[in-house]
Amino acid sequence: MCQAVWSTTVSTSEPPRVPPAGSAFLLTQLGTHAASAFAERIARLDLTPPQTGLLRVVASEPGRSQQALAQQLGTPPTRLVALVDGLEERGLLERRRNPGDRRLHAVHLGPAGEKLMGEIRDVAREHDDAVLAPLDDDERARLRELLGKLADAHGLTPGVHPGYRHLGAPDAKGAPGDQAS
Amino acid sequence: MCQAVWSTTVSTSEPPRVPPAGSAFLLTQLGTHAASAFAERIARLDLTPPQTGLLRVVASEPGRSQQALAQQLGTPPTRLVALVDGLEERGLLERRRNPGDRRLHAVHLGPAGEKLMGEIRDVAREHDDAVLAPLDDDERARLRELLGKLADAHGLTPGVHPGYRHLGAPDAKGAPGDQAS
DNA sequence: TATTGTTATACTCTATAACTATA
DNA sequence: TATAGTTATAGAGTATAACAATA
Repeated sequence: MCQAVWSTTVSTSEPPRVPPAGSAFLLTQLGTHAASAFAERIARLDLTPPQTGLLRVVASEPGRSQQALAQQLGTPPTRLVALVDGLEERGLLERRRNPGDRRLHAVHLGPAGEKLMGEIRDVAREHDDAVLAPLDDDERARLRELLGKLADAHGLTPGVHPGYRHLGAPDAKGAPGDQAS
Repeated sequence: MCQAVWSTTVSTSEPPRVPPAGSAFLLTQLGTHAASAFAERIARLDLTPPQTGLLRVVASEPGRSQQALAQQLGTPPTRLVALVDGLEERGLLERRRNPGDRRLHAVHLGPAGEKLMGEIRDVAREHDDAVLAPLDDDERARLRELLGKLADAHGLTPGVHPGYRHLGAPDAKGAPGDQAS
């Protein structure tokens, strides 16, 4: 994917510029930046963000069914299958049949997965530091407080982030993507 | 598209939960939320976020070539063509041949486009208010300051937001998407 | 008949490459 | 030959729908 762009412009130089960006736009812009920065970092472990999210969820509560995982993650079960497939091949996840109900596949972390979790945490910490680098400790604390308040008020699930696409963007000739404001 | 999810979880209830989300993750989460909320709002005008971004850029500096626009927006020129096509059909944009160099297409706002800009600004204001609703004036000011500092330090172009996809996500069986942290 | 997981298929969006016209 | 724009093609990523196994 190579989305990009689509925007607005804060007054800068000579030519007339679009009205100054509001905080909501800054939020989108920074969120996008943070997301892609994380994707780059986590690629070192040969993981994509969705894979990482799945690993973390499984690590936090091993042995759940794929249905349960799909529901928590808000993704169609069908997508989870492919995701688990890829991680299972690498020994990061394991599917275990449930003797009680043989339809179920309890998903657990594989040995390699356990080891990887530590590295994932390192990368996450590193990422957080990099993003917040421009702020001092006091500013970081205030930012966290404000963001937390917003996330809370908007009902964002603590660990799960809302979908992106298909929400807006009816269709319209051109093409959707993800600017926002 | 119906991305979703992929994440981490802040300690909440009984089962062991993943480490608390850092501010960087909150940023991604809120950015995603803001983006989709904007997409929903702007859909009222029958526009997608990319279309909106293009309109704003054209409005801010009419008459530029498609190449110039593509470069500013960071999108391949080929994509701009389709985008302009759709908006031109609706009378929102106009292509005017440059008599000096007949290869160029100067892109201007059409009559309908001029009118729409006002509504776009209304929607943007409305969106900003909705996102920031949970905060009081003082908090909004502080948030804006902090976000501005971050955006600036990370070299985010004032009005244009960085791409999303293809940056991270090498390939990996499953599928990429956009969590982040 | 309902449910878990799976496979197969179609669709959306975007990028890459090839082509036309001007220069 | 180089550049603006366009068209055509292909690929990545995701969702929807049909299917098999188990209950």
